[in-house]
Amino acid sequence: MPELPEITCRAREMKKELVGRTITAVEVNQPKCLNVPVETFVAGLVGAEVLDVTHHGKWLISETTRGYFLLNLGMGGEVLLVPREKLPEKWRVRLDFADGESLAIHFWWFGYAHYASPGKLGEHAMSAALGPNALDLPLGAFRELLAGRRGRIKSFLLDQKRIAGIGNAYVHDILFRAKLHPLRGIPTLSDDEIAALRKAIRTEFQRSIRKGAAAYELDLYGKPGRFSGKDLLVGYREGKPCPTCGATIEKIKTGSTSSFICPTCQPLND
DNA sequence: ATAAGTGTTGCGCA
DNA sequence: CTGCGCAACACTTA
Repeated sequence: MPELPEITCRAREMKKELVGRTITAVEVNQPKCLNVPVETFVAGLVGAEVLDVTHHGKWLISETTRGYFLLNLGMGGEVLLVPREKLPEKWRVRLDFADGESLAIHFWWFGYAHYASPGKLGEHAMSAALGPNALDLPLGAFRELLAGRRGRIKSFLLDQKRIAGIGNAYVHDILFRAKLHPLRGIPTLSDDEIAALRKAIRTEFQRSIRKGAAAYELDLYGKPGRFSGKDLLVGYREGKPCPTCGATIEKIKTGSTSSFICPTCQPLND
């Protein structure tokens, strides 16, 4: 589950390594993950020099002299920079560089590798529709986003059109840190709770980024991150004691996803 | 071994 | 507007 911490780290690594390199060949193993025909994708990127790598929410965005290369790893995957003769067994898309190294991209489910023409990033519907990055929100702007919303707080946090980067793995600990039940209605949140929620997002994500993000994902060089299960407070810890009060952590159904909560620290008292 | 569960996203429908 | 179920189809766990 690459979420904002993983994508932030990956974008940093890619920027450091790829800016200035020229793409000499592009191979696609799974055309269905593209947004354009394979020929368009390949013709668009071959000969391109990488100018910058950024991210918006869970999208990795590489700007090149010939257009944009956009990547969404879906429910998990790797972006590996390797010598051409040391390619991993599996990859769905591969970019070859002039210096003999390749970027081998593999995602095991629901990923996207997209292309947008120069200056046309705004026409890429999936990334253009995203809300602001979750770590790029002053408190006032965060309050503005929540003002007038009527849904439940977890649905809001996972809605990339509202706020970009939070997924169902980190959201458990974010809500726990803010002492909020996932099903709390947005209109019931106090000013203090909203401030605590924003702080929880920052604390949680910054801790993970500082450790190189999730241990179940690999970095550009094939090394796992150092943010592991031991760093989780309540997420995926069903039946274990709450680190704050000792109550038993519960797994509950919240819509179509599951949530892990401490029933004492995160009461639902709408 | 077979099947259910799962980190994402967009869509259609109530 | 919001919730919810579904579909995309790979891999792990029960």
